Amino acid sequence: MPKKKTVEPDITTEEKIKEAARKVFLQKGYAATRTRDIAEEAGLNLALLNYYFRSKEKLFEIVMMEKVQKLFGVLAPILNDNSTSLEKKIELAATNHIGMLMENPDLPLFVMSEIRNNPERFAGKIQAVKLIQESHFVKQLKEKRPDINPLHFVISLLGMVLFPFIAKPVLQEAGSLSVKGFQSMMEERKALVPIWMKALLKTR
Amino acid sequence: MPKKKTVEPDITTEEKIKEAARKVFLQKGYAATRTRDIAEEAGLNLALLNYYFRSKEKLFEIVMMEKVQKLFGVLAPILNDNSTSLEKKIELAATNHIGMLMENPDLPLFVMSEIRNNPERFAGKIQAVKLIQESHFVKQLKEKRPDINPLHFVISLLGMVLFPFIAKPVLQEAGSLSVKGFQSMMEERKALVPIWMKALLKTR
DNA sequence: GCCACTTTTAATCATTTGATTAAAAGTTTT
DNA sequence: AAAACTTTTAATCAAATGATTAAAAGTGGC
Repeated sequence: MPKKKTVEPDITTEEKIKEAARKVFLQKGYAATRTRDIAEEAGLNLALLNYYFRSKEKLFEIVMMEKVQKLFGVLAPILNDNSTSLEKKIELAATNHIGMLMENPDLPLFVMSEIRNNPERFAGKIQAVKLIQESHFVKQLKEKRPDINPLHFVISLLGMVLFPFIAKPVLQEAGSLSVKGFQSMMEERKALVPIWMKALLKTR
Repeated sequence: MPKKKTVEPDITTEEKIKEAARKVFLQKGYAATRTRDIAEEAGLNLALLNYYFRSKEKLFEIVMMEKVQKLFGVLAPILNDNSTSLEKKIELAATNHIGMLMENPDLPLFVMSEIRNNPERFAGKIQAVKLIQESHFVKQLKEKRPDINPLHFVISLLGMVLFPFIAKPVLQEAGSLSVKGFQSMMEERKALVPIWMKALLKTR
């Protein structure tokens, strides 16, 4: 039953603005986004944006934190599961991460760029990476291969998974990859990355 | 001997502007850069920028093309050398590319972001990627491992090399990596990437 | 030293942009 | 239905920004 209003709208004005902001910020980045773009996308008056969120920057921070969480959030539970093997973690991480990214292909480049463009704002606010470094996954890795710097391995795994999505615009603009072609490659990659990452574990 | 002037300045006004533009665009990206930032960085009048380059956009395109060339230019001669083995190419590509990137760590994220933000402008203008796909390296790879999609392998190699530099701001802002720490890791990685990429070639 | 040409400067424009304001419309409480 | 509060709108502001202009300063040829 409705809480306050006679007729509670299925989507509030506040949520409409956020949704538009998610879309426009992700597409154009903070600097190139005009508050008017967001208002127009939401089909609302520009002043409403400031009424609900005070400023472009405040709205951006909300969206940005969501995106960071989305980008790394999938990994934490997988890499911290005490009941799975190292190999299984690699499989799950690759498959699930790639799956999520296929639905949000712009996510990695967006997050990396915006942190790059305004590092101070996010200093210390990103626990995701530290969470990975202290994960059960890293413990298992240290045990199996004490000679390998875990950060090198994690960066390589993340690179295998994230980099194709970061390079996507370049590959496509170079004309060497169609939208369909990219999709099917990423589907293949779900199986390929685990095979290749496990091969790294066997190097002597 | 000088061509025109009595005293040819060791650095021309035009080059001063370009140099400032390289620095500011690379640091802040196109959208966040003000033409005044560039003029100030160059220690020159704002109008001079338009006198020499007509517009912010024209100046940017010049800088951007330089950066794309710098980012991929190292690879072309290495991957197209008919006299080296597949393994040697991997070694040289990794070592030289990482070496260059250690001196230009912002390059990958800058290029990827700007192409992302304005794909139309660069459509077809990037032959670098196509050059890699038709390289001697890819031919050798097809011969050795006809079962591997070369693009998967190239993306993985590029990811191993470029991704650490793309993730650098995140890693550093997460507080998990100092400037010194990053430097020494990248030095290690020059040797590590070849070992690991060769391991991929041996997967069955 | 004068003339044509290039380079540089200071001042100014027209637009764009993030934000505010004051009033109108809508809703809830009494 | 009157009062109190919230939400929405249209109009407007001040600052920032890319670009232009007209005049000044500098340079080389004669």
